[in-house]
Amino acid sequence: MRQSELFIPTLKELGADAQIPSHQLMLRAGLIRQVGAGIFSFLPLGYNVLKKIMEILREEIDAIGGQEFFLPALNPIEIWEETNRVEAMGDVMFHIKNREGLVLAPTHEEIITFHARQHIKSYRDMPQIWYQIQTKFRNEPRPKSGVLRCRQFLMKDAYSLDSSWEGLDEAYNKHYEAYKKIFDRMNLKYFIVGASSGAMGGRLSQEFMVESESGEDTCAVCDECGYSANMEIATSNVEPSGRIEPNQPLEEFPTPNAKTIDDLIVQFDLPEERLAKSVLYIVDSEPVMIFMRGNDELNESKLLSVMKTGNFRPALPEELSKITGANTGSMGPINMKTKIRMIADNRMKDANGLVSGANRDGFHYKNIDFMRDCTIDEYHDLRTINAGEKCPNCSHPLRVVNAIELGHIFKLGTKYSEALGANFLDKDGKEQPIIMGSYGIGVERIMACYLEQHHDNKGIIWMPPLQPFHVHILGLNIKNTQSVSDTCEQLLNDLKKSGFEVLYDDRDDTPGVKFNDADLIGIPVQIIVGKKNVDNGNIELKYRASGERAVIKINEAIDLVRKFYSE
RNA sequence: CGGGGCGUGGCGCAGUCCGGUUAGCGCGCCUGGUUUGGGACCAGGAAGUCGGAGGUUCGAAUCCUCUCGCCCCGACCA
Repeated sequence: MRQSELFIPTLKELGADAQIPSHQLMLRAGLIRQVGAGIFSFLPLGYNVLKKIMEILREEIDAIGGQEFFLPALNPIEIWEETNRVEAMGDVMFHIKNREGLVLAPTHEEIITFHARQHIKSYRDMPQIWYQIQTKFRNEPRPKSGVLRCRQFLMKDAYSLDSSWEGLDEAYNKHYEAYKKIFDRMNLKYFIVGASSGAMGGRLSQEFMVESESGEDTCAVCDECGYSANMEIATSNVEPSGRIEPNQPLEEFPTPNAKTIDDLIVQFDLPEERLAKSVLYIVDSEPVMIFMRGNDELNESKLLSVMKTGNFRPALPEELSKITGANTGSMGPINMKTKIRMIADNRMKDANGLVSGANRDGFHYKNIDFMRDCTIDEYHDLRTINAGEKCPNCSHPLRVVNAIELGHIFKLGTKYSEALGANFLDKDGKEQPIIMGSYGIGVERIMACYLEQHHDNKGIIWMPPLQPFHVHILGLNIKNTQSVSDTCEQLLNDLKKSGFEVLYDDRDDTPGVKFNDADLIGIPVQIIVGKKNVDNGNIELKYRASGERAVIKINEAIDLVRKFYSE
């Protein structure tokens, strides 16, 4: 392609809107332009890369038996009502205003299950892996970070249909391996974390993450043994409170000015590990008292999986005194006004010598024994881990990092097939719901993550296979130098004949402009054609990534390009 | 939804506090010329109802009210 005929609007200056490197680079290199908040156009160069990404996705999903569909983005709302997700999605789903009953799909479990219901009738019809690359619409309350969080974005979403749980495991593992291949091929540094399956049911779920300050997820990672987990489920090896001797009798004491754990520590010189923080939640309209050690923070994702419902909230101030008899800061397990369910974090299992509120404002109890003085109904892992705590596997200190979620693989189970009545007959002629998995990858996010990882102060550094072109020919002063122009044309033709995608900078611009644009756009191999070299039968080859340059014979160029791309 | 910031030729910005000739600057663009290995130079030129509506005033980019949009932080994020 001749650059003089291609639309690649590079930018010398950037506004203050773009904050993260990938966003800045996409704008500067002429890959995208913004149309609205969370809405972007891909320009030819950017779309070129997007197509390469999608091609790799197709290759690898096809390789595990995936069959590509193209499902509608416009959906009848009835299907979504059948799974109760109109309500679950809430404002996230776009509703069409001038055509009642239509919505824009934020994901496609419903439509896939709809088709499965139509045609998958027997265990003989499975397994199936169905996938598509489609535009998703999500009304994000706050789009941000360029292409990372948008209201409209591309997703490769795959769904597996199986007649057995073993089949689901197999489909899941296939995707796990395919995802690794995909991200490896794209030269992305990523890690895989165990994740919460959320309120949407389902069993195992894992996320493919790219560490980044701009990431919206938080993960714990161990650099020693490779343990990594989303903070939603991350655990660490922390000391339990345990039991102390002697076990003193229960004793109430006044604490008029102590509202927080820190107040107690400061005012009464109490050790943090003997303090039991009480938090009252309303779960499905029932109050539940939760005890955390000291300043340990309750992790609501963990609470969700314990409670098996997302329908919970912290109790309101007026509910506190009504239920416990005290206000915040003075609640505890002893002498509660009403008898309610009480659970505690694992760390406090069977602990004694504890200090907690007396359910009377301005008073606490000391020497509380969870085994002697009250009944803790259950113990669960409920705490949010902190950076520096020991890895649960190898005790090396954990790092807590921000990360971008690139992909998510998910054992859905039968939630959608049951809701939509997608059943099949098993070997015994018994009707069973189809067992499903879902597997998503954010297409634009791949590009953004790649750019976050592969750039320098000059611009983008594309590496195969995502490069928008294989070779960038820079013709210097071609207007006045026939020999340069002729050499460029010859190289262009020869390279094209050899199957390379070539961008030829034939613009009437000064060398400086071309060099800077070329480094910004970041095509892996630059062939610089200038008069002095051409007069000696030479051209210059420059590799974008290493910055390495070599003056070579004109006729060596193709072999060297070929060599670069075969390595 | 809460907090903060911004909106001025195509792009990036100044001017706004303290109202007052014809609204500036850089980049880009057009014409002509000179240049050509790291974002060239000279000369000439086109292009802005200052986000929108209403108001105050002799006079509004500037003050007031409302409104729309965009960015950032937080909340939210199957």
